[in-house]
Amino acid sequence: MSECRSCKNMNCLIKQNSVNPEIFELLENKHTLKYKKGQQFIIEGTPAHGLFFAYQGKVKVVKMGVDDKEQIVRFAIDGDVVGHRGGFGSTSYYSISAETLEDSTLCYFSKKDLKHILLKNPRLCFDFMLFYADELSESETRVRKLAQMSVRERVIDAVLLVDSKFGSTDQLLNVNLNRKDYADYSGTTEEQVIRVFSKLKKEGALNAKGRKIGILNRELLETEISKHNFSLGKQSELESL
Amino acid sequence: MSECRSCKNMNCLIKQNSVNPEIFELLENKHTLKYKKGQQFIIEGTPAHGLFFAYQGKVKVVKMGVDDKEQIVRFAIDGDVVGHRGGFGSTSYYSISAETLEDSTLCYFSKKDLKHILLKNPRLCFDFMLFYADELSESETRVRKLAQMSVRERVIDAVLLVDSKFGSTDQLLNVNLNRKDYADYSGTTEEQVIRVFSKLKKEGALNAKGRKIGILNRELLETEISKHNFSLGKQSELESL
DNA sequence: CTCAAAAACTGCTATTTCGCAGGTTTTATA
DNA sequence: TATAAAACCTGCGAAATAGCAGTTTTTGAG
Repeated sequence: MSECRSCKNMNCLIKQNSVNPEIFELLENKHTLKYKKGQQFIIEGTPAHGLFFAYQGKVKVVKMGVDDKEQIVRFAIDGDVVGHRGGFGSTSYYSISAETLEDSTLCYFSKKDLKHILLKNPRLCFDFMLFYADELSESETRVRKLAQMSVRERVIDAVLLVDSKFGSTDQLLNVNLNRKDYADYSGTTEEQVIRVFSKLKKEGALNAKGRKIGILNRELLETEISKHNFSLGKQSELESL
Repeated sequence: MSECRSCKNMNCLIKQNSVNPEIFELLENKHTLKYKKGQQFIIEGTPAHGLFFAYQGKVKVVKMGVDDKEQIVRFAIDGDVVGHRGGFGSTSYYSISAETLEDSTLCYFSKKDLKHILLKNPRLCFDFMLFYADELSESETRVRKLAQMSVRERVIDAVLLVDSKFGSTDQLLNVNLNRKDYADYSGTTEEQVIRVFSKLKKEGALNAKGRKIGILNRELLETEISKHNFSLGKQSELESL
């Protein structure tokens, strides 16, 4: 079993708060799990016994919709929490499904252990609270964007988000998403994403050969959606207090 | 200055956790503020020094959009927290605006005081965390609904939400909202809301004379959007652990 | 109670978004 | 690297949504 003590992932909330050595005693029951690409490790609606941290890999977090429509609510990479609400509550159910986008390693904490750790570490608990508050803020921004942006704008926004989350190498996004995934994130259909991508290719802003997608002109993309982004009040990072 | 000690609002997170008497010492700096109907008491993008609890009244929480479009992200009544993120962070800005829907009384805590209280009371901090986790879950459900529901469905969903939040008396919703408000919540235009309301009146499901809006056939409304609501995994209340 | 302003309403047209059908390209895997 | 399956693409017509303009009703302040 891998150890938090030797973990180097400073993006992880638990690790960040592990200056206090006694916390390690409480982390003994942690499980480390490996999943193959495309594996669903949380299923919406099933009883929740704990929550996950991404140790290494890429994950999409999804809410089921009608027909075969899904809504991608979030992406997760190293250090991110997945299954947030499931960690707590005596009879709660997962409110989301989660699936790996590539081979990934995840850390699992039971809700019992985690509750114990949090109540013993006010600072850690406080940071968890801030984390959720930040996520909430972001989610509310998404609500506004879905309500007010056009399909083209939402697709552009999605591409920029994916770039800022997963990054790019040699002008290619570091993640394997298909057109349906972009549609499920943007709240539109596969065909619309294809149409927007096609147009952006002609405009020289995007490079898209199958799954290999790259941003060629970031400024053009950013400019087009800039009216929806207000700099004031954007405070997405977790400031240290 | 009113006192938390004598407050009867058991919907308030702070009050719920006030079994511990020492917490009252920390609440001395609380401010109680009265606002008239339609007053904006939080402005998006301005520096945040603290957060509010609704003591008595009704509030709408809004995100600015392009043109004169706004997105109503939430409604708040007695006991609800408003200005969530603003309570913390050294240089943070409010990510939302808030406005009273009727004459209201609000409690204000500075972020400094609140942080102090939370770090001293792990149980309270834990409950705050759960509160945010729940709100996040709900917000993510809204993301899905905005992305997947039709205009008519979203408007119906809004009416049912308003009813469940503010309640009805003599088949009239206990809150004064205009068509633009429903549009700003549903992510559509005033005209569309008017059209949906008109149709629902003809169908005998809704009663709408100006601002006096009432649900006549709740089951019909619920049935129409039922396919978007999954019972499993719905755990909106804050379970006691 | 009066009356001006605000809100609600309706019909019409323009625009956006969607869904299908059928063909082409890419991808994964043996 | 061959090959079947999956994913991608495009055009076209249908449906949903939005916007405008002019009228009627409601609301709230004096």
